[in-house]
Amino acid sequence: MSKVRTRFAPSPTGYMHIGNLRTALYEYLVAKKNEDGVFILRIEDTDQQRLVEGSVDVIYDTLKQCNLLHDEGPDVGGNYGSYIQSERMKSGIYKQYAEQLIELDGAHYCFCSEQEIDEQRQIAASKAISFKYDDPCKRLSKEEINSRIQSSEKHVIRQNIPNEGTTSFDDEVYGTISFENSTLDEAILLKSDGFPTYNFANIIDDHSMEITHVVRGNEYLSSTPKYNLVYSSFGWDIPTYVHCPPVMKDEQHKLSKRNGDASFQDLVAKGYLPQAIVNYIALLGWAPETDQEIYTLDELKQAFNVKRINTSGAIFDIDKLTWMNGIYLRNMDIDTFHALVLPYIKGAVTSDFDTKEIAEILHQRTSTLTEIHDMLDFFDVYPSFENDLYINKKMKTSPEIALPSLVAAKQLLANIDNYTKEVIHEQMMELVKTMGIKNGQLLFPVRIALTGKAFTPGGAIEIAYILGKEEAIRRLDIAINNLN
RNA sequence: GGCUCGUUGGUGAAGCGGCUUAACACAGCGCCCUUUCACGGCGUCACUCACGGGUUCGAAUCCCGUACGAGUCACCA
Repeated sequence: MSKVRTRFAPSPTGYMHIGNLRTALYEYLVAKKNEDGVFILRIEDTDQQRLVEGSVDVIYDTLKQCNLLHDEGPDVGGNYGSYIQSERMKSGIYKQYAEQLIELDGAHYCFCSEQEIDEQRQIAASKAISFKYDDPCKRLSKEEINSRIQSSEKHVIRQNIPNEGTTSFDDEVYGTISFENSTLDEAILLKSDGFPTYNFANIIDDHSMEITHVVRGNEYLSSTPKYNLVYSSFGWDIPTYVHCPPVMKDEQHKLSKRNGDASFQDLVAKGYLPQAIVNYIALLGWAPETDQEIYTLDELKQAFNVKRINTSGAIFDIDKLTWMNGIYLRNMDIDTFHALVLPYIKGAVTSDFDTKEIAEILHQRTSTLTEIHDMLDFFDVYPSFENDLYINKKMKTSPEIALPSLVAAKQLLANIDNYTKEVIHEQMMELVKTMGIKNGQLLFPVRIALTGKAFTPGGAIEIAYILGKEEAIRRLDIAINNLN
């Protein structure tokens, strides 16, 4: 068996669509499931109008961040270059192939004007009858064709499709699919400007790059038979097709840039880790054989199997991604986590607190990096708050119960010389005993008094420690005053 | 409109004719743990697989039809 070669062929639009990224992931996995599989990056930039400055870098960056490293591509080279479609176009290979296809009876010259066909199409549409263009140019004599080309009359090259018979193919995901040839349009292969249409360029490029597996969205299902007719006219091997269901925003709509849906970059900016995103989208439309949900890229290579890709669209669920991101964060060792969140801590806290300690309390409670800011804002600014924050039914606390607790806690902290978490903890517990109250009746009010917030990333003891003796006492003082 | 594809809970999904009184996970809800929230633990959440027929001793699983949804029918990619 020949080497598996797959290709990711995005258009540089400056936006890495989640569905596209998933396609890239699947292409990568299909290739890398085998020791010697090759994953290729090809830039499809033939639409110069849509070209966006710096957007090729977005593609490189995304693949790099996700660790979907390509073996061949514009930036890493390879023996099948160029890997940029606009470059390939300059060589004129598409025109050569299109002309060759005419020789092989797989295509013909067409001199019909666009407007002419359009009008016919309109008429058909108004009568609500299906339209299929019956191209008179197919019946032109060789001499006439030659003379019209000679006189440089505008023309395109259009593919030939038999009137009868069916074209069917096997898709790895959808199974066998058949089309009546009579329902297929004779698509333009080479435009009047001499450039190939997207579909034709694709066929030629995939063949010249010896692509063995084509992974793409299922919107290509309908044009696949036309692709195959071209392949057979050339006598080329048809690649293995893996058509994927769409990634949806909701039941009716695909995730799309137009709808302002999140791109890979948006998600990263929102505090999601690339590895978590990759892990999550792997499971969007594909299911492993086991219950395992958390996968490293290497584990995915092992577990992945195109046969288990689903046939129906999958709705993108940010809640599940958030959960998964939290798992990744919690599974990090504390040093890695600290390094990762340091910029976020610094962004929220400018005072001189121990970031390592802060990271410690964040570690088990963070699910996205961007929520860190709001979790920590009380460190810099001690907010004013209503006294009924002290009311908590479960803890059996109220402003009345809080007051003596805070007074005692302040005294306690003031008397500690060796100000460590352990000592604070020990003494607090003792205080609870001597006061004859519940843990929560002391610690809950203290935490509120220290932070002014109902929810905080840590408990009273940790926060009292991080704030430092002086600041903790200052805050307790203010809180006590407000209760009087 | 023609053609193609799809339809299991709020979401991702398992299921491949009997082991399913439909896994697992997210979200939700409830409880427990706990100095809050979270983490963690436990429980609950589809008498039913879009609907209607058929095949079969037996169907979410096979067949047909209907409905709904999506894709595609460009000298766009």
